[in-house]
Amino acid sequence: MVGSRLLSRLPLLQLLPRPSPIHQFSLCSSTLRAQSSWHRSTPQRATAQRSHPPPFPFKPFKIFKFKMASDSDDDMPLARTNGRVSNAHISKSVDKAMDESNGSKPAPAGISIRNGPIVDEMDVDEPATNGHAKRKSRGSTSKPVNYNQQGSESEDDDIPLAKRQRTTTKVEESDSDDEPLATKKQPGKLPPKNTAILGESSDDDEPLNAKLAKKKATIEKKAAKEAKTIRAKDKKPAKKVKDESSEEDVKPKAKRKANGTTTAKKANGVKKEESDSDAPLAKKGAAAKGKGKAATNGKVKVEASPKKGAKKGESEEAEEVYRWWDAPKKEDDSIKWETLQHNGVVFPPEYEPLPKNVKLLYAGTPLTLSIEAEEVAGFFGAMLNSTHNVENPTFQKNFFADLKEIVKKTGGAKDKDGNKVDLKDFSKLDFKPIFNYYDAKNQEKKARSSAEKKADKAAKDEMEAPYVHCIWDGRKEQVGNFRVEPPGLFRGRGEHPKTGKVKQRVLPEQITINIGKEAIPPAPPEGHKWKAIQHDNKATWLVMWQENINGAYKYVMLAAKSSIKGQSDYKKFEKARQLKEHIDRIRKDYERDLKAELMADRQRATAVYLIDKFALRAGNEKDSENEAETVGCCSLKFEHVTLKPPNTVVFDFLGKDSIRFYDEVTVHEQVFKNLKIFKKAPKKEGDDIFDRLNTTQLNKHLTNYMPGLSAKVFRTYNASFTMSSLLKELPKKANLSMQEKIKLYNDCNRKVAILCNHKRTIGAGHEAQMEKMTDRIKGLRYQKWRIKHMILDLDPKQKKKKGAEWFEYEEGIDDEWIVEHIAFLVQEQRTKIEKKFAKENEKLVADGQKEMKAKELTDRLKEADVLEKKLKKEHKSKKVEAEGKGPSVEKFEANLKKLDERIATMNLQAEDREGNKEVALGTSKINYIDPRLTVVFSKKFDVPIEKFFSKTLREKFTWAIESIEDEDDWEF
DNA sequence: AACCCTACTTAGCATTTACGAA
DNA sequence: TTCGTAAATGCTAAGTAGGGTT
Repeated sequence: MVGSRLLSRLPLLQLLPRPSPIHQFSLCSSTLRAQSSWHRSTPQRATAQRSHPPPFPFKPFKIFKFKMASDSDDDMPLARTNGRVSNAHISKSVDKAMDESNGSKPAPAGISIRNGPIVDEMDVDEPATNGHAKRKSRGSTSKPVNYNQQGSESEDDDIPLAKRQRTTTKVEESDSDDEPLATKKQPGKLPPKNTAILGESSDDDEPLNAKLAKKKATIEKKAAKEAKTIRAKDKKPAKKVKDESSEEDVKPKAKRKANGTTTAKKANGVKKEESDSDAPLAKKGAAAKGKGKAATNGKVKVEASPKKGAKKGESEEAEEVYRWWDAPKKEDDSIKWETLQHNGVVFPPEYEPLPKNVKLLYAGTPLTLSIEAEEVAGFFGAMLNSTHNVENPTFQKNFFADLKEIVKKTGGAKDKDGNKVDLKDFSKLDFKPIFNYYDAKNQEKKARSSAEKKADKAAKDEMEAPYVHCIWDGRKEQVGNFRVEPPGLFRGRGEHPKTGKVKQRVLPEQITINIGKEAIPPAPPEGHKWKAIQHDNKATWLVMWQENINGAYKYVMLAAKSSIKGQSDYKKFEKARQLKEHIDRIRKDYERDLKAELMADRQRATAVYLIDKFALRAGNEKDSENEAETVGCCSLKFEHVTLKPPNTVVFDFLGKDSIRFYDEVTVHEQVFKNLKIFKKAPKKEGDDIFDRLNTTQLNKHLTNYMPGLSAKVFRTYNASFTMSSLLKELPKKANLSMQEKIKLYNDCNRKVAILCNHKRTIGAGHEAQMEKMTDRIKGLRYQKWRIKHMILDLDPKQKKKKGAEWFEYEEGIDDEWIVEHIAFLVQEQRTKIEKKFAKENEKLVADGQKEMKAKELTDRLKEADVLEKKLKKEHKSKKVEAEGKGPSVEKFEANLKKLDERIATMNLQAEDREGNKEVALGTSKINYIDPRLTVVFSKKFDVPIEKFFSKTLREKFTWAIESIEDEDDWEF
């Protein structure tokens, strides 16, 4: 039993044979990412010839579209019309049946045991597959679909099938047969099972679960209580929401929208409108005089504030900040500005052709390409060290297709004699010369003297100065991303079907400018014109264009520290706080609706439960043909959820950015039962779990409780509320060191990050660094041992007093290690002496004196020999002679104390590092944790805010830092 | 409801800069 | 000072969400 449990915890890959040489995969599970295989493969650089891409994936199979009149069950609407669906109603008998099949008593609900125990119970609903095994189908984008299978599906007349287009992309990995299972299975980052992330001991499963459950329950109860108090205080009785039908009395958004004059048409019409955009231009020029600030040449005059002269603290003093948090609230916040002027965007530099001797090779032949084709080749060549892109077959396929196209369109590829070269085989291309060229260029750039670098930077800053700021309602505000994205290769994440395609250079003709009517619009580059100029003051963007890969919109907006972003940040957190007033009612309702007879209601309730408890994202529909297949709550599929009786649920799917979400949780019994129903046959892999729910419906339901409430608010709410609770719980111990306080805060932060599944790749050197740290700690323990024995040397009676045990080795060190350590110390000493010697000699020479003789060095090195002898002797005899002048037991005890302190801080650091290795704290700090919580903590614990917020973060959160100034009792 | 369009937030990784140990 | 690492910042992809249209 114990054995099998242990076994089940072992990462699968360790049990599998080594991969074939062609695909050597890193076996470090933690570094494996969503994208399978090709990246992180071999340590050698992938030259084009070497990294034979397997034959390209097949064209995706299109799944036939089926049109069905309506749900076979009844006429209830379906949220999702693809795949197999559930019945619209849940009959008593089905409900009952699910009850009966439910085995033993359930564990406490609503908790994650992501790192805890793994119940070795088989799945209820599936053949014995574990998360990894299932990953296979998932990992290769989707289940292996074939026409036969489809055919059999279509025969199943009772099941309504796709009304909406549903396509499945199948990326076959040609050599998949050779590939060991493990390499493909690994979809993303997975926290190691045995790391106690929550800082609690994980060696003892039951109590941990119980503890966590209790904690969570307490937090929730607290939330409910708070909600009640707030409502009582406010005395504005929150509206009762029973179901969708009552929604008429609450019309939050629509109303607000209605009273603003609509410029929506204008915004929508960007495309159609292009033609008339030039005419108004002239008029505007005349109108621009209104605001005196516009300079003649259309540039906004902004003192570039190079802070050369006023280097001191008051350099910023001229820029008085707009303290919007002190200003009265705006009545209509759909109007974002009254006047707006800016200078548009900075375009990336034009392409610089390669020198004549640097060429792309095809089967060894240098190719002459058009400048356009050469540029595209250069995109690839420049990123050769990004193996994770460059070795990805999809990336190669997409890139090669685009390269061939541009080559063909621009006159073909020629050899040195002008003969046409047909590019047939990607693997025959060699980008090495191009790579080397760019690499050398980079080195050169890096090698510039610091003065040179400074000068270059200054020149660049000056060039960009006009774009850094805009004038928003007469105030100077910083612009965020004023640089147009340069052309390159699209780096889609995960198994993005379009990754590697050429991202084209953006032309002014594609760019729309949004600017005040009163302002002079920036002039397009010589010989060009803008796509359009508009004056939509309900939009916050200054410049917009559409990218060619996905047709995605790219916006130039203000920086995070700007008032407008600050305000919306503030609003976001206020909205999350507002949720506190409604959360108990929402929870009560969904608990009730978990048993709803209507499938749609039951699914919705279940989804809200998951979103609330496990911080899942909403899970909008995605276009499976053109995007990586990732999911959120509403888009969870059959294979992403595994059920283990009595009430354990395993989530395993790729979420945003193709980051793996893996969590093993216990849920409310009814939730477990519901999931079972939602997965009931004939549903199978590939089918939606929530087939009668989508995010629109979900959010519409949530809005009933509170205007503006949507699924994502729960993430903010739960993150901030959790942080708040955790910080409150912190021990009120007095004399904590600064380090310890910071650690406490970071621990809370980390829990929130784990809740939100914020991950990062483990740094390459992590393992080595951890080792170094533990070694240093051991070194300190060794020193402790020595000092203790010095005490013994001075006063042998101490042996009785302290007890013999006190004089033994501390944890982690033993004879063997000490021998090593002594060697290390001696070597260290030697190096030190040598270095010092060399340095002194250098100085002597510089002063015109002659060097010391080598003999001097040998003499000095004897010191190290002496040390070695001494330490070895100590180690052998277990006796240490007291060191230092005027040695005393007291002094040594003081030393020990100091060592203990150092050990403690180092331990903290090491723990911190280990805990952080694959959790990214930043994202939650930037986006989810109400900054005011941090400010309050900083004040309460008397730790400067700088310890928590970097400069940019302090600027972004100025509103929080300033507005909490005199409110120590602020609560989320 | 399905679908498309738009605009905004959230996210991880890449690159740059700051910083601390040698 | 120099070097190497870690933190900070920059970049842009990938989400959410809501409105409009059909």
